[in-house]
Amino acid sequence: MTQQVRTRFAPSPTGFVHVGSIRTALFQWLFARQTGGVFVLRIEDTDATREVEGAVQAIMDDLRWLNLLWDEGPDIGGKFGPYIQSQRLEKYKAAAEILLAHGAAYKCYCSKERLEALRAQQVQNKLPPGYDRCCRNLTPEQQAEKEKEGITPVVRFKTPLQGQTVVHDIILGDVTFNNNIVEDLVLMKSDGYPTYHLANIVDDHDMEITHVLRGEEWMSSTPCHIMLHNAMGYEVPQFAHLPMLLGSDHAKLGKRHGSTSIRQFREQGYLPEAMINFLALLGWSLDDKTEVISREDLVTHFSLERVSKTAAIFNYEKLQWMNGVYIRGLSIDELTEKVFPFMEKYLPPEIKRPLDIEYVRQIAPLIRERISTLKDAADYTGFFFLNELSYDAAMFTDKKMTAEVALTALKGAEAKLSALENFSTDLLETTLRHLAEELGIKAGQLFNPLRVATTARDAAPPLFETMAVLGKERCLKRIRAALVKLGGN
RNA sequence: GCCCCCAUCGUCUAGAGGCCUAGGACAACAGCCUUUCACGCUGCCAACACGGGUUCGAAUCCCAUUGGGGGUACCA
Repeated sequence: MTQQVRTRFAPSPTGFVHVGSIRTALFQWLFARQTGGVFVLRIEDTDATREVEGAVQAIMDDLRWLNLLWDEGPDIGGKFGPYIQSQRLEKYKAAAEILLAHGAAYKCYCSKERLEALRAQQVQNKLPPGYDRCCRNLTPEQQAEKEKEGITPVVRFKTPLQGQTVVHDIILGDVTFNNNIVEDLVLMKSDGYPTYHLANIVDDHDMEITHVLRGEEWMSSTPCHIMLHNAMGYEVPQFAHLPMLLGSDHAKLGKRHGSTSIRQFREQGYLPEAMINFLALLGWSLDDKTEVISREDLVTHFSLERVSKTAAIFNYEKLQWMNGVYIRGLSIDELTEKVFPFMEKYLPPEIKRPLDIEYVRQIAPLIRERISTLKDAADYTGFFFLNELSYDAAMFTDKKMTAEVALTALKGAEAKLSALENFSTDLLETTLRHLAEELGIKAGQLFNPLRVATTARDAAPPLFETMAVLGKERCLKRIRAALVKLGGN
């Protein structure tokens, strides 16, 4: 019987989660779900200096928002807890002791100053930078002496000097490293915390992680991790290194490329479903044509075999398109509910809050196919709420439109519309089309000034539907204001 | 510098020796639809980095080259 797959997402609480990390989490989650396995959330807070207050909560919030739920984790526990590394310090200490006792690790008393000087010298002499293993073979007497000086040592791994280590990577294939290029990495820092290298192998073993999926930036330290597993007598998990996510200039995706934290996308009004779909396609594909794919289909079809080896550039435009696809797939009620908080937040401040949600519901169908993020809704709908529209009278005129024609059109409209009892879309359309005929002008010559008068924009949702939502009173008031603006009294 | 990885349209990718005159999507461009915008639809531009092999046959396999990326911390 093959054992159940167990994957883990192991972020550091150093701020909001990067989309690249989320892509990794997604693949870990998909792989676990696809195989009927377990997805573990573990917090790697072994660097106290980089810790950010509230970050653990933020990580969990974002994962929940994406519906990437974990089966074991800091909040819900599990049989291998605790799931926060700072609460597992004794385990790492014990592991370090074992390695020390077996002669697989040693105490190093070198000061930071010495290490820095050493590195500087190596760089200057164009030598490969790295620790010179100065403390690797200290005698007990020498050690006692250092201890007497009051130096708190770090624990370093006594890396095998000979031989090779082969990483059997599910995505990359077999990758061979010469052991002599692997450094004597620090396992325990002088502050009593383990480094990532130690903590991660101890926990992966304790938590029975079967598959380590992580970004390709970890490839170089993988031989060391394998050696550590071996030194501890642990079974080595399977590795799969995911291709990197890059920015438009082919450098590691960073702030200058645009939004990078998942939270930023959320705040701009991207839907979690769209993010999942988009991220899944960064490094994985179903076939030669599938672009829009549901979470369910992702779970049933995901496989590590179809993960690409090539780094992918994060294409913001495609994400935007895809978000639009998902927005258009929303029902009016769903869209209303989702768009409401964004409108509350981003509509001009002079608009009275709270907004009338029923009014928003009427507006929703008019913007559904015009917005690509929820935040866009606020840009499109201000005129629905404003009491006074402000715009330039020049908007009424262009190459084929004079102020006179605009004036005639609006005067005619004012007369016709004030007689109308019912402001339905259909009635508005027939009435206004007739009016254009009567006035002897083209439909556009009537509709365009009306659009400007009622919305203060030259690009807006369909005119009749817009006017129907605005209602008779608002429309007439705005048309009259436009007449004044045009100097027609 | 050293170690490791990668290499198909601008971008995401399909392609696991003949189905490839290289497919799809985003973007761009040109149209259609249309009261504007958008949606939708149609069309169009556009790639196997380079050089050697292997083979009857190579985008697919091998080797160099070049290019790009990652690592090289008491960070993860």
